[in-house]
Amino acid sequence: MYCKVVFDVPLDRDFDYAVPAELENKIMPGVRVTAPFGRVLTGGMVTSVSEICTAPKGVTLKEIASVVDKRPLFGSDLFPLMRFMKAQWGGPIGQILFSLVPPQPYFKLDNAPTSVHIDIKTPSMRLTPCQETALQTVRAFAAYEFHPVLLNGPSYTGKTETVLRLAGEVLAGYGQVLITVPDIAAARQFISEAEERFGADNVFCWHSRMLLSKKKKYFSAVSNGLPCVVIATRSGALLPFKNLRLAAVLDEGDDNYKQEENKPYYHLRELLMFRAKMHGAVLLFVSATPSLELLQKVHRQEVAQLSFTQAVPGHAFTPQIKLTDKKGEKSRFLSDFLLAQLTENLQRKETSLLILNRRGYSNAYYCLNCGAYAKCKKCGAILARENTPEHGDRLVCKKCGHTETLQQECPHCHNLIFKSRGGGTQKVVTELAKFFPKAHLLRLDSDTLKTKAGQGFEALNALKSGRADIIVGTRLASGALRGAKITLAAVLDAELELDGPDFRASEKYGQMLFALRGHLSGVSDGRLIIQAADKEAYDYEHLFAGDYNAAAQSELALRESFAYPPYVHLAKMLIKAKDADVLAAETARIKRLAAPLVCQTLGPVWCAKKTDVLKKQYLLFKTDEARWLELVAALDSFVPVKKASVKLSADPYDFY
DNA sequence: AGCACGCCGACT
DNA sequence: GTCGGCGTGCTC
Repeated sequence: MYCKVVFDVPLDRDFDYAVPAELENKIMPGVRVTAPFGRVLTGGMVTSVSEICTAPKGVTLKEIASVVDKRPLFGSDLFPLMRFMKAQWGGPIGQILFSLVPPQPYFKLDNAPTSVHIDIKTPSMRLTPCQETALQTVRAFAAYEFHPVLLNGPSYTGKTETVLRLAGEVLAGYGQVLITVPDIAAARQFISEAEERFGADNVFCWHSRMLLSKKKKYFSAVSNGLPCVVIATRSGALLPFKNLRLAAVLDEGDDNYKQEENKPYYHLRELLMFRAKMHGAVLLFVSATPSLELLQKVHRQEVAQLSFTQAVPGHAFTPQIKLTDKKGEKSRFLSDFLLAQLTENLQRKETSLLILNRRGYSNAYYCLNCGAYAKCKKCGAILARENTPEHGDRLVCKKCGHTETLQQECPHCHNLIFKSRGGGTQKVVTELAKFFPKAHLLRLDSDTLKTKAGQGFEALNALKSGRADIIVGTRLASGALRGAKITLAAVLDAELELDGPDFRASEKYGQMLFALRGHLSGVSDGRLIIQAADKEAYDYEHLFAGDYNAAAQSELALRESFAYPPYVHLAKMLIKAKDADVLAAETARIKRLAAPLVCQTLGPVWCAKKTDVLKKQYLLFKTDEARWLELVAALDSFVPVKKASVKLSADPYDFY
């Protein structure tokens, strides 16, 4: 007997092995084995078993050393899922497979508990007609074929309550539920609510940074088909569900749902469309600000839409929205209007949230007179100030690598007064402390959330309890608003990111503004202040009206006219080499390879990084639906020369 | 990814 | 003279 084995290495192929007689009845596709591989004994997974040897001639087969699992850890959808991920986003099958199944041979399944206790506590409240309709419609869909649904409507319309009720029904029927949230902070906020409702034993909180022992426990339970509600971040979509009946994606529009840092790359939305379909599960996308990609699926009737229009009782307020200059008489960061509002809020003992939109532009250079940013003359991106021993003080474009001197003329007022701004929550807090020495100030960003003792967690709690006067956060804070008790929110440097290289910047910015607006509509006298240097950089009209869908439609029209997603697919190839000639040659080869499959090629664009002997640039290909998978396959199988390396991102969210 | 082999620079 | 740098090649 022979079998093919895939190993936990970034190799895009399987290897043939002979199966010793005593292991023949234990070997089957999906079980893990150990086998001599290269010079070591290592863990792999059997992908197929055969009586005839199909190994290429000239190779001497080695034997499987041991079989690790009694039964496959993952269900029968393992290999279809692997192939789907491979086709959609590329990458070596070894890495894809072992992102679905733990590679450590000592990671074995726990036994399934013999009994489960399910006691669901549903809060008694009167449902709105929209909620009633949604419940009935989703139940009806569930009885027929796979039909994904978007639950769409502003904050406080009871979307989440609807999801929790449906989840309760599934759990009561001994089914499995997956509810995904954008990040760990959101998971933490959600978990206690879920535990109270479904019982702590039936709720699993899953994210990538958890203890292996917990991972093992939850992975086993899910694989054993135990009834449960899994509250998870993106990676929860890769769990080995046996009996998935319902999957819900909360805050669908959040860009955390795209994995692009580590392989395998995937987008949760597309992945769950595939998995829920295979399992025949109900799939719900829940958002006040859904992505344009999803809205287009709704438009094409691939996803149904249920609109939530009625606010739950006590939360139907219209917040005031005010656009101000960012230049203040008294402060570098805070307009006089904002300062006055903060003072008022402090007197009322209410909590304010300030959002600093800094996204890698901590050293932007801006006009002291009107607040405009120095921009790259080549590509229009915001320039960063950089002071290095070799080149001295200068401005660098992080998008195209172009450099300029500090002598900049303001594009608006034509003065020569630009000033460096080392923005950041810390500086804002320092500034605030001068004005409000007695106020309780907290920072909420990825830095302060890194350590358990950091004030980030205190800030998260304070958002809910109101036990802080002013919280200064980054974009991350706008995603942790569930249950927040704030009456004033301000965006400090509004349009800063709109000029970046990311064509989705405007969509993301809009989503953040609508999220803030939505949460302020839950309190009386909520106020949203937007400090903008360039009030024309974003169309605020729909925000004032509170109509996200209108904002999305005008954004979609722009995307269509400029031929950007969701109207085309994008493939990014990042090419690295030390030698400029090698880089140019490889770039040209990739261009030639892709040419027959694309409708437009953008770039190559240089990636500027200060301390790098390496040369990096990327190419962007645009193509239509028909040639998309073919293009991914072609770029994925591109083998660079020894001195170069490439990285493919299918439908990328990161641009640099 | 690991791991080994191999060919050049600065040390006992 | 050799220890060790990492470039290159291979894994059934």
